[in-house]
Amino acid sequence: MVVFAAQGDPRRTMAMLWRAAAAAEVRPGPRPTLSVDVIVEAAVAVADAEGMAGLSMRAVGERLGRTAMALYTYVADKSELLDLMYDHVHGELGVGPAADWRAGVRAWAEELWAFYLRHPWVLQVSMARPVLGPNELDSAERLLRALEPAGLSAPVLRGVVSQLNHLVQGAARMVTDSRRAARETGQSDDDWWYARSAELVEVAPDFGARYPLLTWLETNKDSTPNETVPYMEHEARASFEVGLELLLAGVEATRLTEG
Amino acid sequence: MVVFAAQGDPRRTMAMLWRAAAAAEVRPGPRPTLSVDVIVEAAVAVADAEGMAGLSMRAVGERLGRTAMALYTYVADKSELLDLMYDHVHGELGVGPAADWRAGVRAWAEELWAFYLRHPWVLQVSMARPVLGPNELDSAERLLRALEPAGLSAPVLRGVVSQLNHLVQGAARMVTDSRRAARETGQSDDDWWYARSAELVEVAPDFGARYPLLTWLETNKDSTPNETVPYMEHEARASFEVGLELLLAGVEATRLTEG
DNA sequence: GCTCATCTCCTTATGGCGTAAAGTGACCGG
DNA sequence: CCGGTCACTTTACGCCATAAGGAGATGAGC
Repeated sequence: MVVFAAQGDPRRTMAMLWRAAAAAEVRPGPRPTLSVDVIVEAAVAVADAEGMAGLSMRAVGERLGRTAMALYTYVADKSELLDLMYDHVHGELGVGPAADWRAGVRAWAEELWAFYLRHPWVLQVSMARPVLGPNELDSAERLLRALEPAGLSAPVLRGVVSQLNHLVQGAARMVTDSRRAARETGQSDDDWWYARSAELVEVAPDFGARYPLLTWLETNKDSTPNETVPYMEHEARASFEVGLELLLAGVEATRLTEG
Repeated sequence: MVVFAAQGDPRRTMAMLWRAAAAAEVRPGPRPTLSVDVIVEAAVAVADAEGMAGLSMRAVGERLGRTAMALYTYVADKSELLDLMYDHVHGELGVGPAADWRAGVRAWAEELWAFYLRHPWVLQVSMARPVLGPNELDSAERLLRALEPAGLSAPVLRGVVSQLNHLVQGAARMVTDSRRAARETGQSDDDWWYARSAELVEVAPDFGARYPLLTWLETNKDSTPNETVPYMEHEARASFEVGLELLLAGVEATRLTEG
């Protein structure tokens, strides 16, 4: 369930994203009992609670005591609603300036990580068709501001920004997908892993000989055994932290050879 | 459309993934006219051509001149079919050893990049529930073998492997999502970008003042203007290349401080 | 206080999805 | 030739986005 935003009429959608509180005209016909804002908030609530797959026009309408079709008075279609939802939640982001560029990047990444865990459905909106709303662009500009003191060239800077996004998204997706799978199947992460790996050693008795390095990697874990955090989530968080430091080290090294 | 593999009965599915050409017993009833292999190949063909959203049991059955329900004689459900498809295509991977660990990692990443562009639907199978088939594990072991000479500690190695996967997947997803959006909407990447950005400057006339760094980044492009490659694909490929070098530089730096 | 245009919101309908249930007829050993 | 077994089919269910058309509320002009 990857979903495209930014598919509707660009003029209409962009106007809704960037509108500065449009003046309410008085017009004939019954008074609206809903509003775009109310619908967007209801839709975000549905998506937060039920996931992207549970986000249906029926569900949003039901949460507001209306039918699905009632929403079409306010939004052109589901894709436009998604645009508005996407930019709406990005308004939650806004870390301030930091001591140096490394701290700034770390803070930006940490905030985005928490944001994705709070709104896992955002990870299912494809970045290949960016929404281009004000809140998303504000966040991008903040990252560039944090990175500015590093003094990178434009091509490298573009790569760093992409890398940061892929890093946070990849690791966060691991966590949210894992939670979603656990909820949908009623089988916890650890139960799933236990069942599969038990089957694996049975069906591939030569595992250790065929995969010596995977085996070594798997046995060399320093995590405390009595974790309350599921296996996959722990791994994802670790990969986020290590990956971030690797990237910062890579930027530093590139910075020196560039400058 | 993110889809979970590895949801069925683990015993049954793992046996099918790791089977060593099961002996064909003679049994009463009509002779099977299909086979698991034929079905998997047909399903891969459908997914390659129509994408994950077009992969339906009906479509696979139709390609084989059967109904959707006929497939259920051979596979337990769609999730099991997906497991088999996933591991089947991973059998295409297999880069050999390289001169040094950097070259090995680059070759591994390049091969995976091409693989994802060939089978874009694979990017929609969630990594939070790995299939654990032989071909996928072979590929993971090959990466570890390439990285072995770098002499990394287990935690850092795990981070590097995750980063590499996120890097290739993130950049490749950009390309495949972009192509998919273009096909589904009939609007090319560049057309979409042109329409949206034209609308953006109109609706946000203070863009340059509000987003000075984004503006600077956008105007400092060194790409040749007469590209035959769509904008988004060009960007994605560049981010893949820069990201890979950043990661290698980060590994090198970490390697030195570790060792 | 009427009419009429306009608007919100409703009901209904369409085609696609995975797959459960039940039916049809082919093939085998005896 | 019989009876069990199996491959494959038809039908049916609930859910999705949204097109089409209808009901009733409201405001403007008179």
